Amino acid sequence: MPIIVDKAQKRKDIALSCKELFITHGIKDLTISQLAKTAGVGKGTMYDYFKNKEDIVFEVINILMVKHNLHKEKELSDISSTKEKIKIFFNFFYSKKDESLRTLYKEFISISLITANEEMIDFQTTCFENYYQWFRQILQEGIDKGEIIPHSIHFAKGLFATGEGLFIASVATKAIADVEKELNIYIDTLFQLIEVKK
Amino acid sequence: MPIIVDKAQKRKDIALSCKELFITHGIKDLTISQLAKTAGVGKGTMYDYFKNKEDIVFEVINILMVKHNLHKEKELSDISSTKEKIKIFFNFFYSKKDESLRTLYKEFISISLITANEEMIDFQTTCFENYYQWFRQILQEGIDKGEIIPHSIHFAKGLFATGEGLFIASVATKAIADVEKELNIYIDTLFQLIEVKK
DNA sequence: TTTATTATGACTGACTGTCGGTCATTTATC
DNA sequence: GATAAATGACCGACAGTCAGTCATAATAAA
Repeated sequence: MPIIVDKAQKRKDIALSCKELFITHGIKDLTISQLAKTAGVGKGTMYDYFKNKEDIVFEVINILMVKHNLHKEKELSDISSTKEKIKIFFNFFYSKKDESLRTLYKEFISISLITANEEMIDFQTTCFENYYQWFRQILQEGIDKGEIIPHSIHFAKGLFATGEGLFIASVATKAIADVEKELNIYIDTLFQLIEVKK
Repeated sequence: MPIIVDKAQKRKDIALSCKELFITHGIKDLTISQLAKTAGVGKGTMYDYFKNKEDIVFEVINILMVKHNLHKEKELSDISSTKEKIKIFFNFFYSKKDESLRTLYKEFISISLITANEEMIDFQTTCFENYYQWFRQILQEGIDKGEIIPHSIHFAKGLFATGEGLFIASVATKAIADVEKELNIYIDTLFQLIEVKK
């Protein structure tokens, strides 16, 4: 009998070996043949593990997001101030270290908007839900600790979207040069209103 | 002398005759040949007026945005309350009547994120700047009229991005079912904090 | 225990159809 | 006949397929 490969693992291996290529060049400029060559497999093999080019990006994002979440969790556990936590939470949208992940994320959003593949939408939904619940929890904890007013919880979804909106606007236009600055202005201004005075 | 056609006008005519096709099918599913046939011109002619498929969408969006702006201006002139104005301003992201424009806008954002064409980025930047200044002006007027606190102006850019962020999230995920509801919650909550009590 | 047989998953790259984009030619007008 | 406009045949590139090869291990025969 033949060797049975771990399909899921090989999918990950191939995807990861293409990671750099996706970051340096855009999806649009890459061909399946190039990617296959990079991964060291035949073109046909690519189609045994991925539906198409977009699906490869999907896998890369999937892997990197899991890693990113673990890291963010650790990063947040060191902070106690709610305001600071929110800022840390949003730093994905501008921090130097997440630059390449952002590049991929940008492309993934673009794919999601056009291809409308069920599986990818589900992934995006799950991502959104997870991060949103996480973000909401930070606010709730701030409320419970008496740092911010109870009403703040109603900002959860919208405020969460603000980060995403600023990010999209910054990559699609030149109108927002400094996402970090804009986010900080917004959060600082908001906190002047929702912070409980001691 | 031969016929001299109004290049700019013909570009608009061709683009507009493709409008419906772009709304019903996505860009991805359409070929230049199809679009040329729809516009009643040869395939080569398309390339006399457009750089590529994306450029056609660009022209359609351009035309529709100008029309949309005029309409929005009229819509806003009837309203005096700042809160109401902001809500009207944002209704592009959920109103039934702008549905098809949103479909195109969504695709255009997707294109902008991937192709990074200089001209399109400039258009997006101009759009963003215009709408943002418009939005900012609404806030400033509210401040001048004593409806909302002066600090509110710092929310301009971020709040503007909130609308965009909720929209993107709603089309890329199933996590936001009702953009109108979410926006209203956000604006109402914010106004409880920034509204000047009489 | 060794060797031969065989079943099957893994893998491949030549091939095909499609489509974006070009250009030589034709058409229309003055 | 000069020039602008329009065209569709043509080309190259690429996504995706598929017929065929290979490697392995379970089993059978010696």
